[in-house]
Amino acid sequence: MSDARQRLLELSEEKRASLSSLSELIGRNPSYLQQFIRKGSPRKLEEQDRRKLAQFFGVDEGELGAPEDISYVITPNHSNKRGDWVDVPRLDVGASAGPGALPQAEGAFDALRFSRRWLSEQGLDGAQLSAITVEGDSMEPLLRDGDEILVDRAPRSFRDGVHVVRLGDSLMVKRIASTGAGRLALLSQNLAYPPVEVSAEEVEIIGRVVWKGGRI
Amino acid sequence: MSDARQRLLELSEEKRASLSSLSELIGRNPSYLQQFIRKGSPRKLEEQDRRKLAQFFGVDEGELGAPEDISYVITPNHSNKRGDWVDVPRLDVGASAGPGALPQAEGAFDALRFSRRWLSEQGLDGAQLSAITVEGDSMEPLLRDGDEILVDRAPRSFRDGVHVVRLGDSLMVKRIASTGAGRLALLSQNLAYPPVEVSAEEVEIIGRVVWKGGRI
DNA sequence: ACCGAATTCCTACTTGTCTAGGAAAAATCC
DNA sequence: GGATTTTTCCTAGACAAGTAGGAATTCGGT
Repeated sequence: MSDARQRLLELSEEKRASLSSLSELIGRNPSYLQQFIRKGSPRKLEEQDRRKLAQFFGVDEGELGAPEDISYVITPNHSNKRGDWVDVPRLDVGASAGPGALPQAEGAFDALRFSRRWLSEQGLDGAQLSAITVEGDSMEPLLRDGDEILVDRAPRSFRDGVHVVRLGDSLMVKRIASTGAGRLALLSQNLAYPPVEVSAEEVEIIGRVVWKGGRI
Repeated sequence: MSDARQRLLELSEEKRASLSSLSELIGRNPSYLQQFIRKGSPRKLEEQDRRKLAQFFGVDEGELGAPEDISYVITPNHSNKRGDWVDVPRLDVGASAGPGALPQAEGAFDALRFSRRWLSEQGLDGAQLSAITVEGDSMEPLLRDGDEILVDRAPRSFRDGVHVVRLGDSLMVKRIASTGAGRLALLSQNLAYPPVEVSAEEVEIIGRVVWKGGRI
């Protein structure tokens, strides 16, 4: 079974949600997701189905088999943008790290909610936002362990700045800078961590960190 | 049907979790929660069951019928606490000058909205929160102009820390420290601003800054 | 210990979900 | 266009969950 199928099964059991009700959630007949998992047909979920499920579970679409490659995929209408409030899903970072899935996905159902007006004051109106909790001290003192960051996942051309990237199996928050010749430098704010230089193909750029919040 | 039963049913449907699997979660036989809801027996959930369920759903135990906590001060719809979301009113600092209490941002003003679960993760569960935008550079680099701060206005005994205080007609954010003899020091993070020492009667402590957020 | 009340489990029945196989519909490829 | 592949739905039997009534157990107060 592919990773995406395995993961979907794990998530449904963890959240105690039946596959048939999830099939209904994405507007398909009750046995649709069963077939996806057991029979292997369809090979991949449709983009909008994957998005709905990822949002329901509060995980990254990549876990449910979103196209591996590009950092900046076209993802129209990412966050919920109806009415005056914008729901920002919280991604479970732990779950994306390593093969052993996190047993209890904290915050998976959770979301932060911002008013449209506030977002536009912050200059984040058109952004496709997700929230992630920072773990570790590699970006001290800019970001501290436990801080919450908003990540704009809107497709954009490359820019310097602090980004959430996936390198191998783990998500990390790093300042990225181009060093030319298709290579990128991943810089930690905390100078105790040396820079890492990698080829642009190795890293998937999840999004740009546009906002941070945390305890005083 | 009582509120708690109704709410439990709503939550289970919303999260698509079967009642029998939830019964299993709390270590009882499969029909336990069915009976709680349909038959009304038991009248109330046991404390630990309620806690497990509230944690699973990420809601306050009160929604599942926890006894009211009267030890806490009555906060007439300051933070709206219905459902999973807590509305945090944003105070207009400019309007706060002058005599009388701070104008409460009821409806007309903007608000931020946080999930109950997120607040409890941040340790802000019982706080009476308001949001304020920081102006000026006196707390650089801790707080920058335009940052958003959450202020816990719950009455508490004096503590050191960053607080919102009113001195005369103006609101300010300062670190306060007792210098004994009924006097307080108002310290700016930015050392370009000298400390101010005042008597405790001169300043009104609006609340304690517990959280900050802002652009990167 | 005894009694009444509340709680918890149990059983039987109904309804919904899972699974596998196959048919209809849609997409893909000469 | 016609054949092949893929997706999607459907059906039917096995299994799990929802429902209701009743039996066994526990709890509280004498």
